[in-house]
Amino acid sequence: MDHKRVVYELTQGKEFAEQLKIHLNNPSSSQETQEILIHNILNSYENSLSLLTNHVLTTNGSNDEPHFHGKKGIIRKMESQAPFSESPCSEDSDPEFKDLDPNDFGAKRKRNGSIEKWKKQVKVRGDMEFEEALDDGYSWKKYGQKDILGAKHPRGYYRCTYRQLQGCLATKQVQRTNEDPNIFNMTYQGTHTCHPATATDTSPTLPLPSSSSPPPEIQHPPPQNQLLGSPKILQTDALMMVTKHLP
DNA sequence: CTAATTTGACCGTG
DNA sequence: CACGGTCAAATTAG
Repeated sequence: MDHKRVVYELTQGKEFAEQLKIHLNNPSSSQETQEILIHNILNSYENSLSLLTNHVLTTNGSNDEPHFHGKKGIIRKMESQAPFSESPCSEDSDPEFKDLDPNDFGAKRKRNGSIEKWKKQVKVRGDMEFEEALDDGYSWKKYGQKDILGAKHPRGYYRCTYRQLQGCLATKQVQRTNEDPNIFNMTYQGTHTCHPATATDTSPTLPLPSSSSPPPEIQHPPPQNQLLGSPKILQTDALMMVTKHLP
C-alpha cells in the first residue's frame, strides 16, 4: 500500500541526508550538489507527508518504482494521481508542476478505470550526463515532440520500446523546466509489463508470478539497469541545439 | 541494412 | 479553435 511508498520515500530521504553529510565534510563538494541534496531531502518529506495525509482517498495504489539507489545528483519526485478523482485537499503544492490533464492519455478510454500516472522531477547536475540521469533503466522510444504553450522547451513523448512486442503500455513525457534547464519534469504513465529479456532470448529472469491480475496492479521486477551504457541519447532540446548547429 | 528520431500533419478535447 | 498528444513518412544514426 501507501505504507511501502512512505517507507521508500523516507528511506530515500535518509540516504540523501547521509550523502549531504558526506558532502559537507568534503571541501571539494560543490554548493550546487549540496543544494540538490537538500532539495532531495525536502522532496522526500513532502512526498511522505502527502502520502500520509491522503491515505483516505482514492487508491491508485499500484506503483512499483524501480528501486533506485543513491544516485547522486538527481532529484526525483513522484506522486501518484488518480486522473478521475479530484481530491479537495491538494497534496502537491508544486510550483513546478502544472496540473495534468484530467483525462486519460493515450491508453484506451477505460471507464472508471484510473490509469496510474505519476510524476517525477529530475534534476541533473551540470557535470552529469543527461542520459544517465534521465535514464530509468527502461528503454524508451521517442514518438513525438511538441512545443508546449508556456514552456520554453519542447516536451518529448516516449513509449516503451517493447510496446508492440509485449503490449507494454508504459509512457513517459519529459519536459525541461523553464527556470532551470537542469531540472526535468517527467510524467510516467502506466506500468511496465515488459521484460527486457524477451527481445533477446536469454531470459533467466523470473517468470512472472502465477497469473497476476492483468488490469490494475502489475508488479514486475525492476529492470536492474540493464543498459545504462547504451549509446542512446536523449535528444532534449539542449542537446539538439548542439548537434543541430553543426553544418 | 535495420532501427530509431525527427517533424509536420492529424485529431480529439476543453 | 487552440492545445496537447499521436501518427507516420522521411531522414539520420548505428
